[in-house]
Amino acid sequence: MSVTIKEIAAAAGVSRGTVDRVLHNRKDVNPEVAQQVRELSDKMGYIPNRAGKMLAARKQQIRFGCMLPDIGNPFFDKVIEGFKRAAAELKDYGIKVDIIHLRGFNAQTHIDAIRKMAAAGYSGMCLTTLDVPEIQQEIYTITQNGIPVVSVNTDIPDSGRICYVGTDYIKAGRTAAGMLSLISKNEQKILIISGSFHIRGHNERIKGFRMGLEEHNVPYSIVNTVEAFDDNDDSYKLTRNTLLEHPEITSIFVVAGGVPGAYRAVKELDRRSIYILAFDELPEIRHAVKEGGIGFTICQEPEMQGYVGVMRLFSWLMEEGKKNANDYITQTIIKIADNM
Amino acid sequence: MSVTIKEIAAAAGVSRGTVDRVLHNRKDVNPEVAQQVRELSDKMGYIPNRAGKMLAARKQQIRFGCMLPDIGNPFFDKVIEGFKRAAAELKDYGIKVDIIHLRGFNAQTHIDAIRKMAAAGYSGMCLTTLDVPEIQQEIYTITQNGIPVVSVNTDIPDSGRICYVGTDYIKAGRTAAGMLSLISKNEQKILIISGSFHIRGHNERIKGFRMGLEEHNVPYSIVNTVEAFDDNDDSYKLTRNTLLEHPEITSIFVVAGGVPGAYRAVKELDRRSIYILAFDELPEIRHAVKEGGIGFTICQEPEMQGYVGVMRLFSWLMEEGKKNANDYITQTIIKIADNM
DNA sequence: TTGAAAGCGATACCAC
DNA sequence: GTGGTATCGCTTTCAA
Repeated sequence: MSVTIKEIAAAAGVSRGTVDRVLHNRKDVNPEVAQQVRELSDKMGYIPNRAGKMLAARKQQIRFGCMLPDIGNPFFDKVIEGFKRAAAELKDYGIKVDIIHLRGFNAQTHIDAIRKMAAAGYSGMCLTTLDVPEIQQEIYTITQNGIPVVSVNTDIPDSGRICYVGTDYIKAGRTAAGMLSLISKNEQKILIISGSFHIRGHNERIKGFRMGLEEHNVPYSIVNTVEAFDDNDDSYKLTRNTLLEHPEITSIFVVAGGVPGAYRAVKELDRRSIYILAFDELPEIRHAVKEGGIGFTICQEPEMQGYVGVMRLFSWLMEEGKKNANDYITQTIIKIADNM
Repeated sequence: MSVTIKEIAAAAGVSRGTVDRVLHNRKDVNPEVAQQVRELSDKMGYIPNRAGKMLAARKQQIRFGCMLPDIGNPFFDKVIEGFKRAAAELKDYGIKVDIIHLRGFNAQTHIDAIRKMAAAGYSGMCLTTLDVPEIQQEIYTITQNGIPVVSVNTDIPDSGRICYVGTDYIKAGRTAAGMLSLISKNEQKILIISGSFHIRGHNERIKGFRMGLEEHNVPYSIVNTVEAFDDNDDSYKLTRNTLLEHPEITSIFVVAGGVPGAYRAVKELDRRSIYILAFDELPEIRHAVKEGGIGFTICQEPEMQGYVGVMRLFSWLMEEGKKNANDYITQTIIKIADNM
């Protein structure tokens, strides 16, 4: 049985209300009393009881806002499922979770949406957005007002966010290289299809991939590195043209979206011995892995990202004394047809 | 805001105590009143509030017992970590979790331990034990008394357990085959080293492996299938002898313990082109994967098994109205050096 | 600046 | 059989 506020109050010879005030750093407390209560609570090892807190919390209306650029991007469906799972669990405690949907990665669109959220008075936010100075600044303003922000799927380090919940992009790239090195011992001539050269995660996957190839002593050369903006038509054309121009290509590293386009080009040109290295588990990728055209895909637990993101906000509010939250790096998961 | 007992009581024109009695199917309630309350609670969509329940639960002393044959078997260390993580979370609600440690898989030892636990009056149990009739019967007696039992890591289907939390052994075996088929297109001559022919999970891994090989059209033959009882000396000797006798062997499928022994034999005989197919992430396996002697290992989220096992008991008690719990099948995770 | 008391939702227990 | 009430731990409000 843990120690309660009541016991601390008794030990300090004050009322429970006073202890509560001290523990929440509210004003209007005698500094000496505050000091003593703090010492006692430390000494007695006080840990607030969740059940009690949560029941009492029902009186306020707590709302979390989760913003992400999911429109037109099926990857985020799973993240949203995670948000919703957390929302269902937190409903009991009177907490509401709103999801704000954006399309694409235009900085101004994101800034506008974040400002709107700030005005809406959320008690905490999960944000999947761009890591650029203007947005860092925007988030910083929010966090300085004491509103916890969790960066989900893409980190925004210099923004005051309480933690990052998402994948390790470098590890993901490295794992793709590790798998390639297991599958083939030959020299690799590689086409890299990135989503955007301005998205950090994409660059990190490429970096990790190259690191991995070197660590595994895979002889390789990069034939070309192109941007397809997660678009299948673009990636189809780019793949087709590059393959025609470079018959020596042995593998295609598709950093983000555009796998189906690349896959189509490979099939059409009947270059089936080419390894397509893919990420995530979108329906088309799933299908290609199942039918054997793609050997494996590297996944990142998107559902968990949504779930944990919201839960980190909740824990932050529940344990306000601590004011620290650890990053949560999801597992880098290799999926082949058999374990999907 | 969900509907509460108070609201149902008001709607039915009875007291909260009566509603509570109905919802818990306690005796001494007028059947007509009970009927009406039940209808109302359905109609109004009553879902008990966790925070309230948990706070009230502190009055009783709830204890869970978790039994597993971990002594001398490092695999279970992670499962225990999961039990402990759940225990830490549940401590707030006044719930205690005991761990009962056994050595090995002797049926009588397990029966004795289970009987002792039944006598100890636990409110719920997690059991990792043998799936044999005597034990099924033993568990059945407990579950018939209304005590929820979760089978962890190994299922005991005909025992009245509320659910199974653990891996899909067939899928694990199949995934090993899938990986092998990715890595090599050659015909495979395979030595299978099982832990015990009497442990269902081991047999299922072998079954899944063979299914996978066939599905992937891998030409193969099983050179020999032996029992090593998870012992490294045994597996070393068996591997060494078999390899000397059968120089054609291309891969060794180690179903459970004994990987380090087999690995040592392979290294000593300098047969490094042999693929060793391993499961789980014990320190020695980790090490072998890191140094490249073993390409990958198929894992099963043991920590999650312990955690979810206990949490299923908790949910069962918290939502006694429902009385149903889903199995939780952990992911089949492929680990290579890069994503460990 | 502090204390006392009410209330969050569910439950246990004592009266009637 | 049923209602009323105290209680779990914490927060908030109203007095003092």
